[in-house]
Amino acid sequence: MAGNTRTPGATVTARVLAVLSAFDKDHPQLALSSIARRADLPLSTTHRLVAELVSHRALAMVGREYVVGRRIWDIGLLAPVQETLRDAASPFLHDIYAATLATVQLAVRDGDSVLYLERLAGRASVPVVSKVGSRLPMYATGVGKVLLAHAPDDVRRRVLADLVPMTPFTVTDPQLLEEQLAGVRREGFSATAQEMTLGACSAAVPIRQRNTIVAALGVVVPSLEDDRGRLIAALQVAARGIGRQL
Amino acid sequence: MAGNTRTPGATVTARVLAVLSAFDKDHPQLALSSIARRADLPLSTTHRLVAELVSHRALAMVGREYVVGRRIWDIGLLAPVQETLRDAASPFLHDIYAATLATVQLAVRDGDSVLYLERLAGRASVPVVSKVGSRLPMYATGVGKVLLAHAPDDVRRRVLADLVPMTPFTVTDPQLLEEQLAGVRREGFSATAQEMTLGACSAAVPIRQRNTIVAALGVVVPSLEDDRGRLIAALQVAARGIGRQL
DNA sequence: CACACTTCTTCCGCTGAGCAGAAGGAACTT
DNA sequence: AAGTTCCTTCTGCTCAGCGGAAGAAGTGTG
Repeated sequence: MAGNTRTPGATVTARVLAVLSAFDKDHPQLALSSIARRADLPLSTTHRLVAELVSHRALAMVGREYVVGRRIWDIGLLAPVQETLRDAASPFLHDIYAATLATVQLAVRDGDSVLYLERLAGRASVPVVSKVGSRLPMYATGVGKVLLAHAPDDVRRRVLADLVPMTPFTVTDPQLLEEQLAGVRREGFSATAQEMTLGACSAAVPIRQRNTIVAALGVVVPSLEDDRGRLIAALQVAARGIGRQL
Repeated sequence: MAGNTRTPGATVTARVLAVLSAFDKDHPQLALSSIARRADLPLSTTHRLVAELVSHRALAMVGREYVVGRRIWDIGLLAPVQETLRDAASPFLHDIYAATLATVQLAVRDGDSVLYLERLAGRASVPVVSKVGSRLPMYATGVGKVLLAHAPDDVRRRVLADLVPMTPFTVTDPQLLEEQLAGVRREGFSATAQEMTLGACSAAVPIRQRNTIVAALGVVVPSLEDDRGRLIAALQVAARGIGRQL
C-alpha cells in the first residue's frame, strides 16, 4: 500500500533502451525477470515497460518469454551505413575473392573497435578470428589500422593508451603505431603480419564516400610476401568501385 | 519564462517509438523538425528525446540530419523474423550468387504481399526494387508468383481482384494469371519478364518444409533467354537443400 | 495434497523527470 | 538588412512514472 520514490537521474528513454539491450546474440529470448536483471530495473517497472513495448510491437511474446519484435527489425534495417554499404560492396567482395582466394573482409569503426560487416571465408588454411557482427581491437588488424588511421583524434588517443599484445608481433609501442598510422594515411593501405593471430597476415584499404572514410576493405592471407602489390591493387580498385556507388 | 502543462495520456515509451518510427524506407534520414512533425511532437520535446537517443547510439547524426543508429540495427537483427529460414538459406544464397552472379532473393508471403527476407545484390546493371524488409505485390514478381500460386484461396482471390500494372508487361488479366499460377504449380517454378521493372527478368522456385511451401527463392537477371534452364536447376537444388534443414 | 519456491501481475500514494511555450541563436535565402 | 527556417536553451508546473509490497499463478519436490 506504500507509494514510492523513483530512482533519481533515470530517464525513461535510457530504460527503454536498457530493456531492448537486454537482448543480445546469446540471449535472443528472455523471461521478464531476466530482462529486469539484465537491464538492472525493478521487476514492476520492467513489467510495465515490456507490456508497453509489446503493445507497440517493439517486443513480442513467445510463450512466457519475450523476443525482439518486428517493429524494431523494420526500423533497424534503415540504419544506412550497413545496408547500403553491404549492398554496394557485395559484388566487389566476390570479385576479390575470385581473384585472390583469400578471406575477404568488410568492416567499419564502431566506437573504439572494428565491427565486421561481411566476410567471405577463403579456402586457405588461415586462422581468422573475425566473424560477421563481431568486434575486434583496431590496433592489431589490417582493416582496424586503416580505420584507426582515419579516426577522430580522441578515438586514436584512447586506443593508443591501451595496447594489449595479442601475439608477440602486436605493436604495443604507441609511438611506433602512430608512425605506422601516418604511413597508412600516406600510402593509402595497411599491411600487418601476425599481429592478431599467428599465421595470418592482412592487407587493407579505406573505402571513401565523398572523401570521408566510411569503411575498410581487407584480405587475410597466410603470407604477404608473394603478391602484396597485386592484392593491394585489387583492393584499391574494389574500394574505389564501392565508394562510387555510395 | 512560463512553465507548461504536459500533454496528458502520453507515455515516454510511445514517444520514443514514435520518434524512431518517423524513419521509414522513404525517409531514412530526417532533420529534427521533420521528426517532430512526423512523430507529432513539440520541437523541444523531440529535441531532447533525439539527443538522448543519439547519446545511446539509437540514432546517429549525419551532418545536420539524423539516421537510425547501429544500436537499433544490432537489436533489430535479433528479431526472430524467420530466423531459422534465413540461417538455413544463407549459405545456399551465396552458392547461387557465386554460380550465377545474379541478384538472389529470399522471400515469404506476408499477408497479401511479398516480404523480402534476404537479398544478395548482383551487378548493378539490372534495376532491382526489392530491399530486405520491403514488401512488393505478389502478382508481378518471380518469387511473388510462386508464393501466390501456393497461397490460400482467399488471398489469391483478393490479389487477383486488384491487378495494377507496374509496367506494360504486367499481367493484369485475372484469367491469364490464374493459368500462369497453375503452370507454376505444375512446373515447380515461375519465370517473369519485366513485369515489375523494365529490364529485369526473374526466375523463382518454392522452398518446401515437409510439403508445405514456406518461402520462395529467386534470381533477377537482365535476360532469361540464355540459361533459364541452368538458373532454375541451380535454384531447385538450393531450395531442396534449404528445405532439408528446416 | 500440502509446502516451498519461483515467476508474473496488480495496486497506489508520492514526487521529480518530463513537458512545452517562449525566447534566443545560427545558418541561409532574398 | 530583413525575412525565413531551423536548431538550442531556459524554466516552473504537474502528472506519468516509480517501485515496494502483496496477491495470483504456475512449477517442483517429498
